[in-house]
Amino acid sequence: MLDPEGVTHIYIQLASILRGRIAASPPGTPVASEAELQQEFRIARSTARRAIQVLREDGLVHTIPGDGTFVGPPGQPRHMEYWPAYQRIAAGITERILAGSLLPNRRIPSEKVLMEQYGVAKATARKAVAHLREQGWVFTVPSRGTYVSPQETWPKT
Amino acid sequence: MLDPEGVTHIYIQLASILRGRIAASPPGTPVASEAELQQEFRIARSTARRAIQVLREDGLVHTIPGDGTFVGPPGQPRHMEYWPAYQRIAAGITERILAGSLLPNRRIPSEKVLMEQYGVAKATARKAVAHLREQGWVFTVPSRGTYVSPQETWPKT
DNA sequence: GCTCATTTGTCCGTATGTATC
DNA sequence: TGATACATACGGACAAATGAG
Repeated sequence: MLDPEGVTHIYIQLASILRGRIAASPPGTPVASEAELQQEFRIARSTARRAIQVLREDGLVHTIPGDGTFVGPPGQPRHMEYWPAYQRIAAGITERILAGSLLPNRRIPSEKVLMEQYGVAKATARKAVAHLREQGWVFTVPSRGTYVSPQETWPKT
Repeated sequence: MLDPEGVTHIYIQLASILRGRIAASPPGTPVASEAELQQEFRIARSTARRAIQVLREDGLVHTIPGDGTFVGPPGQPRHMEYWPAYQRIAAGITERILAGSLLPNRRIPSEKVLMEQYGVAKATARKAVAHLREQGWVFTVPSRGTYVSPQETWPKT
């Protein structure tokens, strides 16, 4: 627990508490958000920020604006448990491509089908497809559909 | 009051009580005689002697054989000016430290509080703290406060 | 496209410490 | 004695990015 009367600055105390939690977490695990820390330890948000800043400067965590702070250096694959929905969907499709159930120059399931299969909104399905396109797994032909790319353009795995 | 069951030796406890009285007395004022202390605190005369010896070794009092013990260094004419305010304040704080009302690694009153409690200027309060710091009673953490040192670094009493 | 919630980024003002002049 | 500077800490406000519907 924090000791407000103690010799050590609050943000330093908090940083060492978080250090303990981080040590028990695999890379990619989300660290408690600033708002959560604020509530849990009854501190100002600026103090929580300061503590996380210390951890970041120590290279123990990395922060993605608008998303959160995660254990380990940036670029680390986040544990699948914490993937956003659109990434999970994209992963499911790449799996089917690699397994051969989706063939090069053949259509992938339409947005509508993806919505039903995964129970998500259209925007989420669109984002999954956009993600696959950016990585080179698929390409889109206007007015016709989205197709699996030739194997040469697949990202190296 | 004295605590016969306490951790601290009786003569140390008595010395800190006397320190407080001395702090409020001008140099040259007679300290209670050994016999008076013996009666007031229900202790052996040897214990009273021992407490006064501590104060003498601290330079807080001097003893004239056959006459008595007096506040301040020897040669001081009695009933002169009061001690410098900062010394009075410092002595008050060391008393609280020795009495256990101010604990190691806990904050001492801030300058602002000392100003109000003793009715002195900020510079005076600062000087008192600086005095304590030089003697090893306290240490200061920037932007956080001044704290009681661990007992190991206290001046020997 | 829009809306919503969550999260981080940034800035402000206030209070409280000490440090310095 | 007073004024100023600096750092921590708190609290609030608003913007920007992200994910999701």
